[in-house]
Amino acid sequence: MCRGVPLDNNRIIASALLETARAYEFLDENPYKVQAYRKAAHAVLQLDEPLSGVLEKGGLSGIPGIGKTIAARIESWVRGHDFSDLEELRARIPSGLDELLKVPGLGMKRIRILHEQRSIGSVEDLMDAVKEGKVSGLRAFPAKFVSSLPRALERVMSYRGKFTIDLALAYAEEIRSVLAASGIQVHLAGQCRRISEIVEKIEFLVEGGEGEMDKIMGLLKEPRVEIKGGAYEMPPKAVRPALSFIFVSPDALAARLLIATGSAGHLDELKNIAAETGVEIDERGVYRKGEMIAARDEEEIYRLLGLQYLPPEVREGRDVEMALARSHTVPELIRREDVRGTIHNHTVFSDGTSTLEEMVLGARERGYQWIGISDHSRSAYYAGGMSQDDIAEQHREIDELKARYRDIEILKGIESDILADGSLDYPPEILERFDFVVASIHTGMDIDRETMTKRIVTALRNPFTTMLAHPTGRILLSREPYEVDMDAVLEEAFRNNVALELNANPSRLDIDWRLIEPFISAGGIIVLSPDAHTVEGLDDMEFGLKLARKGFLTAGACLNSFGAEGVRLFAKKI
DNA sequence: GCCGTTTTCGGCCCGACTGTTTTCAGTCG
Repeated sequence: MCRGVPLDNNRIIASALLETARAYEFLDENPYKVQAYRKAAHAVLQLDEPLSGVLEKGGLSGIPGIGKTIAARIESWVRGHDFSDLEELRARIPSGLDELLKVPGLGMKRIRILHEQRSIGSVEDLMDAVKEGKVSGLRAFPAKFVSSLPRALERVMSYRGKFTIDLALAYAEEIRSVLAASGIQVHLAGQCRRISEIVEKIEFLVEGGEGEMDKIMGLLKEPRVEIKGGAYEMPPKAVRPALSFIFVSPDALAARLLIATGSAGHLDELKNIAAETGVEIDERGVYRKGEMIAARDEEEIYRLLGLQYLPPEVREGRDVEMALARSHTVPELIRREDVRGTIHNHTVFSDGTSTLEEMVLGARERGYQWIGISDHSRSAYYAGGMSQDDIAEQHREIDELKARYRDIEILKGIESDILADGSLDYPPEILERFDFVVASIHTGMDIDRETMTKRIVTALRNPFTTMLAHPTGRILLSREPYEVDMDAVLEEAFRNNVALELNANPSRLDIDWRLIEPFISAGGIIVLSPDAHTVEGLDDMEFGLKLARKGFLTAGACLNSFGAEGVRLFAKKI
């Protein structure tokens, strides 16, 4: 697992701890031991320095959640590069365990039954067994569930080789820095540069000759390379997408970058426009009447075509981007400095792990003028939802903090579950105590489109609803969005002055960026939320911003650019 | 396996939902 490209150390160790937890769970070990490994993984991910550094400074004993046993294991992984204990565990579990766990409805117990009674150890095994009728009749496998399996299995297989943008970008940055340290300059292109929420390939342009490829393979310790369409490609692995390297001369860099970044649709459009203007763009450079034009950068190429510059993240080939570029009306997209505050954050009052004060200080450190606190409501038992007493206590604590920290505003909020009938799970006399109300669905997602649409529309019409969080419930590469008429949701949100969330958690990125531009064009307001459960979680805002830009979000249509008082007024529908 | 301590053991989140369970098992969040 640690061979190949050196991924960020802590990420590798956390993933090894999680793998250990899964293996112990499969092997039916003490569930609290399993939980301990999960907690330790979580603790490692929260560190703000590499484990090697922590070890240097005297060890892991101070980290809550890491005791003697796990500390010793981590030390042998980090210092000794010795993963033999994990490899022994791996040999005792089915090879396809991780993928099987991604199948909705398949938990560890069912997987164990499949393994013990039918020798099923992978998604392929299970597919074959279902087709041959070998799963029907097994204990804990009701007919309806079995009949849903083929589709679910196909979906899981379709996730192979795909990664969310956060992991892809982290990996790309690792590679870039490893290569840069040896004097090899690379430029990120393709899906990563375009900020696709799902990445199948990390593409680099490399300045220099193809002779560098041996050096790159040596540095990345990756022997397998195939040549496809002029690019050197390394196939995907469990921890990263496929990699691609294209070698390019300085003259052709701008044209190559343009070609390697835009979607096929965007490039087709550019070529059509180029043909109209007598310009030719290909891998060698930019030409007019056969004469090469030395385009310094992409801006110059767009200018040559009579277009306004389009930043990489919007080059998707949609009608809207080309119309804006042709008419030179591309708006100023939202930037980090436009974000004055962050809404929808959790604390230890529900399922967050940072205290109220830590979250407030975290927001202040990040330069925010205000922070909204919205812990889970009472029906969210699974997340330690707040009772009425909890709410009163939290409000007292917020008032104390407000008195102590004058340079940041704290907004009192709640993440209130949308119940089956579309009502929020507190009555008006409680909801009115908050500065804002986040409405969201956490249960009962498997209902038909019409019922779900009605349920959400009812919540949007509730006068206390300020924003709808994670509007489609999707978890990228894991859970499909629920069935819902998004046109109706957009329409109703706009009519009731409810902001739609772009959840900035890189596994959600929900609402889909494709819906942002039509929504704000109609006058709707988007809100970017990290949905932070820890102080570090606040940093997910970065991914919200990236995807918001992709959806043509402007500061004016984004609640985060409002001042605290503006947010209060928005919530009061004034 | 970790933690806390009334300190070396006992507790660690748990209710809703689904299916076919006639009293519960498994999954989910």
